[in-house]
Amino acid sequence: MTEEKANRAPTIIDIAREAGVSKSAVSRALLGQGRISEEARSRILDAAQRLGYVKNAMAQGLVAQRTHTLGVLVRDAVRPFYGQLHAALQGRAIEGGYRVVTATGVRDFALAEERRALQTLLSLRVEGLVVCSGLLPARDITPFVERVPTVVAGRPEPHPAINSVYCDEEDGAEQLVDHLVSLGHRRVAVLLVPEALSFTQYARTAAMVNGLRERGVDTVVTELADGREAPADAVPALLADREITAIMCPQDDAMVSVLERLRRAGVRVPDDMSVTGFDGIGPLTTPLLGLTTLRQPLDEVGRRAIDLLLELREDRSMPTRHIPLRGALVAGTTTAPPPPHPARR
Amino acid sequence: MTEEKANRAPTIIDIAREAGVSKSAVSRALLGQGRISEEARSRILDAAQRLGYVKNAMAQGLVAQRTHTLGVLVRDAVRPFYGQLHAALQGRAIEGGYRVVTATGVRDFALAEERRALQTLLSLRVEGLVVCSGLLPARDITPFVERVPTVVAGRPEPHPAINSVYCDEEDGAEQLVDHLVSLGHRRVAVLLVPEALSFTQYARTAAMVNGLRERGVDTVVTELADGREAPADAVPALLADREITAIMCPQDDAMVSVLERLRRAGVRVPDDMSVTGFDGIGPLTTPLLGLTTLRQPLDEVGRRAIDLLLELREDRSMPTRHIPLRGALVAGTTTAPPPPHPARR
DNA sequence: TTGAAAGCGGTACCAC
DNA sequence: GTGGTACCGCTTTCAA
Repeated sequence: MTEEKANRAPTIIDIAREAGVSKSAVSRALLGQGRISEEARSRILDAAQRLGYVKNAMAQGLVAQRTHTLGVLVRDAVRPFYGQLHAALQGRAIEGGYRVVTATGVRDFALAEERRALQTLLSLRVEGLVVCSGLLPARDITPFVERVPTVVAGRPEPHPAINSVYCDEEDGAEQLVDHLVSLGHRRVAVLLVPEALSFTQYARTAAMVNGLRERGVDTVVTELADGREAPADAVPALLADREITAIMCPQDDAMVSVLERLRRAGVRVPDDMSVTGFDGIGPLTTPLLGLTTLRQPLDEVGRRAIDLLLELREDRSMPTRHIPLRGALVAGTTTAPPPPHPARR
Repeated sequence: MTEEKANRAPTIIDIAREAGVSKSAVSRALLGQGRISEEARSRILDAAQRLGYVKNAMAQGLVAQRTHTLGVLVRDAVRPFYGQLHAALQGRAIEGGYRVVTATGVRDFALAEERRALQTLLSLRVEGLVVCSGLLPARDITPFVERVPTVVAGRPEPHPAINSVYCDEEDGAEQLVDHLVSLGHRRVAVLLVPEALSFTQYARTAAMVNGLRERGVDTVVTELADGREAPADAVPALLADREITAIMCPQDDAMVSVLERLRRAGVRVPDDMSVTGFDGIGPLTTPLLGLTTLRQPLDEVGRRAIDLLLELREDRSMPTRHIPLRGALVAGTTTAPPPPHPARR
């Protein structure tokens, strides 16, 4: 009799046979609940060990109507933002006694794939859902919020039926503005992201503009176009305006491309020009770059999102909550007081 | 009659009732196979739509003995390395018609959590498994390779029973060595990672040392200790050796900390000192930093890993394969010919 | 073409 | 304490 190459996974019936008991007994022993003699229990556990038993989550979930699993929908695993958030969610979920399964989109067919990923998670009958995607619109989520507790994490989601936890973009923008103002900048450029491109980035850059104007600072607004090089492409025009002493970018990624362009133009940062970013997470936080930015509290966002989800499980009639969390200003080496004679550069 | 707040998900029986057919008919209509009258089909599909039906993957997988799902075990979602790999795997799996579920460890209880994540995936009865973790040892994987096709991606896994796809570390190290040699460097320091800390990084740094020596270059080997600051801490001693004109780092992360330390020491890169890294992925690839490094072919690693997995599904008796993939040298602005009078610096 | 019924791998209730 | 049995939601024969 030759060994099968691809052997099927053993079931509790296999264990029962091996241990000479009924499958009910096996179930009780494995679950560690219900009455079993100590002797039977150990025979069963032995057999399970010997056979390399791994429980079938499908069968178990089907009958128990519980999966002890939380689902996380992540937009794009490549971005450090989502990676950090994902890890934070994962960590807290484990602490709460839940397992986590994640599904992601792929860059090219973004929206369609995210819908599919959502279906995957729902079809697994996760007991709670965290959506981390600036892309997936509320109307794709709402049909299921009554069915499974759902929290949107990492983006403000104003929809009255959807809970959300996110970085307070307005506050963050103001912190950066205050930083520049206190350094003495009087004419500042903001790279404004159109609402259609990214609501989050629109919100924060719009808040930068408002904050600056409220504080009486001359504000030059440059609306960004789509495309990878877009932020940096705005630089030449800004340099032409000799009174501008600082540039506020919507994101650290964009900021880096702006810094690169400034360097190529021979503009020293921060001596000739101050530059700010937004996010403050991932490899770009290295002191080698020393970005002045606003660090999003992603660890806290993740924690609070899970906590909210678990509360929601307890009390399904809880009113919707929208939880903004404060970020922290990171004063790096890309900002300084404006040069005494900006026109000289 | 008040609406339930948490309504349970509709089943095919609900649809059957709604459409006035049997649940068998619903199943056939939803699967799009088996004979059904066009009229019944559309009534069923309508009802499913109306009820917001989402199939129960557990019930379906249980009876069909197929899940159409691949499992990905990822060590740490925070690192760009794993993020990139994860995304590549995801993309290819979708192309192959599979869904992907991911489970990850958490940083603190790393190994224990990875084992748990592996169990989660296995309990879901994924039809293939990709392990992306330098941490999880082969002996945790081998018990299941007969049961579910498995590929280790992103690290060389020499175990004769485990398939693997990974970046060719030796070749990559030699490409970097050749680059430095062709620039004219004659005395080079290598930051060697101990085997116990990371086998992958050990392999590549050891290959750097060998490559340099084979080419007759003076090689200064500095064995790194554990700890976050370790790579940079080696810098002062290297600077004391005035003949060293280049430093080879085990990773881009480490390289960045070395660059930072050099900058603080007033050493210009690449004028006074050349520096190389390894990985070439993620935000650190920005031209602003211009790292000279070896870019790991992670997209290809991901693709090939999935392809291998699917082949394995076809033919379970396929012999084990270990597939090294060549990386690409990225010549940045952190390397240049050595200064004419290194002792002058 | 359609529906009844068996059964996937578990859990839980039930007599014994 | 133990084993028999119904059933979770679905797919898949098999008759009608």
